[in-house]
Amino acid sequence: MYLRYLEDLDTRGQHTASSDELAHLCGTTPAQVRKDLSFFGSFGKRGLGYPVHELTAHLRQILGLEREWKVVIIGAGKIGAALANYRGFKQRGFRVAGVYDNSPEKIGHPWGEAIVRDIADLETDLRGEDSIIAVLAIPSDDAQDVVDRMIAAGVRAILNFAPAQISVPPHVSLKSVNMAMELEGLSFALTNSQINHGAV
Amino acid sequence: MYLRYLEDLDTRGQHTASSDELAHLCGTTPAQVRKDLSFFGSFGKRGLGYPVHELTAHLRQILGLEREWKVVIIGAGKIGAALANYRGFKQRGFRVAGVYDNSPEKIGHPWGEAIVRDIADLETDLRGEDSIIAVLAIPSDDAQDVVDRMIAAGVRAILNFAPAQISVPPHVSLKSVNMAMELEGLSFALTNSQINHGAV
DNA sequence: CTAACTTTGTGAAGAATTTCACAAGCTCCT
DNA sequence: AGGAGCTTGTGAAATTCTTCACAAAGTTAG
Repeated sequence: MYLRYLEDLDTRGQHTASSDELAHLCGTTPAQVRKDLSFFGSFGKRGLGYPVHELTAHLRQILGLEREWKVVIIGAGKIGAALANYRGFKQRGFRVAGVYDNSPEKIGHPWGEAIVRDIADLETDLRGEDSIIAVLAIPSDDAQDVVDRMIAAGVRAILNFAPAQISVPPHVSLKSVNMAMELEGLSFALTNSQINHGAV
Repeated sequence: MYLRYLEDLDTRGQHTASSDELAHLCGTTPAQVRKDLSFFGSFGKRGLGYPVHELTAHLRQILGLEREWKVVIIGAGKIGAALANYRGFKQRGFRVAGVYDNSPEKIGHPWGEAIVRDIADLETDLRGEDSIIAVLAIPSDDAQDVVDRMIAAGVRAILNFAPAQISVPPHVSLKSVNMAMELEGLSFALTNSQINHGAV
């Protein structure tokens, strides 16, 4: 989050930013900002604040964003299409390197700028690659199966959009985005705020 | 998360589940499960565990899922399309009640099963409704503007997919899903995987 | 150069969360 | 019916996270 706002400030030509300013932007406290950043090093200058451009570079390095990551999208459906066209990926250095599916109707057909490949090809396609992040956008039923195959093919980072609980071995990183669960969180917040604020 | 697994167990016909079993499913500890659930009440039976079906019902009530929530999708683009067709919503009781956009090229045209409406119509369309959750799937630049208009129209819960920081008054609930940030989290995990392994 | 301001970095205090550990309660078997 | 065996619910301890507060270090103005 700090990186996002620092990049904003950088493109606007601002040279320094205080913990107070960053805290305000990120919705946290100055002390929190200083503690967070100090975990990774001492980047600021007393009396002045943090050097925006340098700190941006530091954070990019800490996050491993100096290299270009390749993203393979698994699942040539609606969600896959939305993701493949998501500008934010390219903007932030994630290159969509391929789209895979297991449906014979889709395999081999053009899809956006790419051609849909067979999931079975993953292993040979990825051999030797080590900057791969897989984005899983397939129905829940197949999710664990496909994950197992991806891991066998060498994938070590997965962003999962299927509303299923996936289990992975410890050397694989998994993040899940579960939209229904997010909505349920809102439902809870709304249900309880109506108690607190009274009916409208 | 407990609800998800309890529903699974329920459909499989399992009558009771111990905190130990739930903890294993959810990737936490038995003590955590008991503390979490005890916050809302005393649902378990000593010596036996938690009654799956009843606890499911309790949690649905706690989360406010007894009523049907209407979801309006703001932004008739790729992400909006993916969300409108996302099966998980309907499966879990969230009904997509309308699609809105501010682009004259899209307003009035059919889009899936619905017809795209003008964001300006939100206020009249939502008058009297109080079970509305808005899903924001528009470019970042317009996001805060549109949010302000939605709030003026009475929306009190927003799920934001735009990679922008949105601010809302305290009586409005906001959840943001930022896909690029998720990928950056994976990048960090992979880069530091010598030190730190595992799912997040 | 000095004095008045800023702002960081960080121990220490304070809060919040998680884990421990065990009495109490329930089931099941004999 | 009674005891053995589980499992919950929960105070207390331990741990983790956040905030406070201030010395140290830098900046700016005159």
